[in-house]
Amino acid sequence: MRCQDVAVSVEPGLRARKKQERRRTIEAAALDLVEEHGFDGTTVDQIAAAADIAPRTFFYYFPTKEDVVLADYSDRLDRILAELGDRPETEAPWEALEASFVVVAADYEAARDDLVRRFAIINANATVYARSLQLQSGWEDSLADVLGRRGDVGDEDLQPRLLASSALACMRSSIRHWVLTEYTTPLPTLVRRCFGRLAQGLGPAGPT
Amino acid sequence: MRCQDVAVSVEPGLRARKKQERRRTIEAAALDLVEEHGFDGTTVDQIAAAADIAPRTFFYYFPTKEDVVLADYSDRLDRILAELGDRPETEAPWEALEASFVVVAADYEAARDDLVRRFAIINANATVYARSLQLQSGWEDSLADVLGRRGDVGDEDLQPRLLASSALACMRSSIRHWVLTEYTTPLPTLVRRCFGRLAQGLGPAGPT
DNA sequence: GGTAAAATCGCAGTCGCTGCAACTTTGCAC
DNA sequence: GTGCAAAGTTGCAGCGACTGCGATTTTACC
Repeated sequence: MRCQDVAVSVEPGLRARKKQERRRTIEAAALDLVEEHGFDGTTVDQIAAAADIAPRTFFYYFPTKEDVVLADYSDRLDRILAELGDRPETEAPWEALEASFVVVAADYEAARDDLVRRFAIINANATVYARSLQLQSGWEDSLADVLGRRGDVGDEDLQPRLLASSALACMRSSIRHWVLTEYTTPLPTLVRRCFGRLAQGLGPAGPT
Repeated sequence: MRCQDVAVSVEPGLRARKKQERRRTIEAAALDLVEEHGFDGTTVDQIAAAADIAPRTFFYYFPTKEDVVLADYSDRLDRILAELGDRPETEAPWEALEASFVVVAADYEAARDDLVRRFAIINANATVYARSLQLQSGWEDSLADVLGRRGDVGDEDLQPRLLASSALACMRSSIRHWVLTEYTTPLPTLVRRCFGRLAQGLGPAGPT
């Protein structure tokens, strides 16, 4: 009878759900405020007030003010890693990376409005931008780690690192272009194009 | 008779030289303190005291505490851009990038001790690391800009961006490997290797 | 119903950083 | 050398992010 009483306290537990919920409340409140008054023009106290929590509690949920507008980043990393984990071991590493990132790019395309909103905030403030780069650097670590575990490593560390770093370079360049050109070309297409160029080689034979 | 009186107040002017000097004093003091007590364990007041200036004056020289340990970054960017500017226009962009970065890598190799010292500080503190990534992102902007001005652009922005981003990925991966392997392989060699791999292509034919 | 853990919160304090305004030094023209 | 404007130096007062601590409340589970 346990799994039926309220059909609520099952999977993640009521406690965890409440926490998740509050986290989202804080995030939403922060996003709204920052969008209106800018990142520097918004204080943690204001966010806390808008989210109906004590200022002190904010830091129980987010380590820094920057992190509240980058709350989606950890989910994104999970997504990438999951996708990469699903690729067959036999596949060449760069193929696997491309396939994974193309799928993720489709996600991005689907969540466009939300993303654009966040990009605007990130690009408008230097410290937020810096923090986002730091988080992406963590992605690179994770990617390099996964790639290193596969059979196809070259030098103990150089190759996976280079692959991971290049893949993220593709993703970043694509996203930037995507935003700059007002989404005329679908993001997955751009990602495929970038990965293709690096697959072909950037040597003299390459550029267009 | 002007250019001879003291042979000092000529090129950059006495004023500018004094400023440069003091800047270096502050930097040196900061580096020592941070090395001993850690970045978080060192306050701006302490740095100011060690450099014999008022705390307020510190912020006349450096916008943030992070920047004092990253003071060498702007010189490095200048170096890269100068090197890239010296490459012939006829050269393929990736070739030009490789040649430039190999030269810069030689600089790095020569200044190894100082660099390693800074790397240790940067890697030991999250916010310093974040700031360093942000500065490198500025390098990418500059590089992409220079590449975009050359004749060999593909898409209005995508291609130069991808090239710049990839070049920096090579540099970063090389440096990391260089440090991790205790400098057994010369940095220029590693850089050449990374650039070569991207030139050849990361496709299935590629990886070692 | 009791208990341990998790979550909320207030308080006091540190530190990075800023705007402002005063004061000193320097470079340069006359 | 005198004078003047610009550049550099400093103190002060204040804001806001963030932390450690400890108290209090809420939740999960037996």
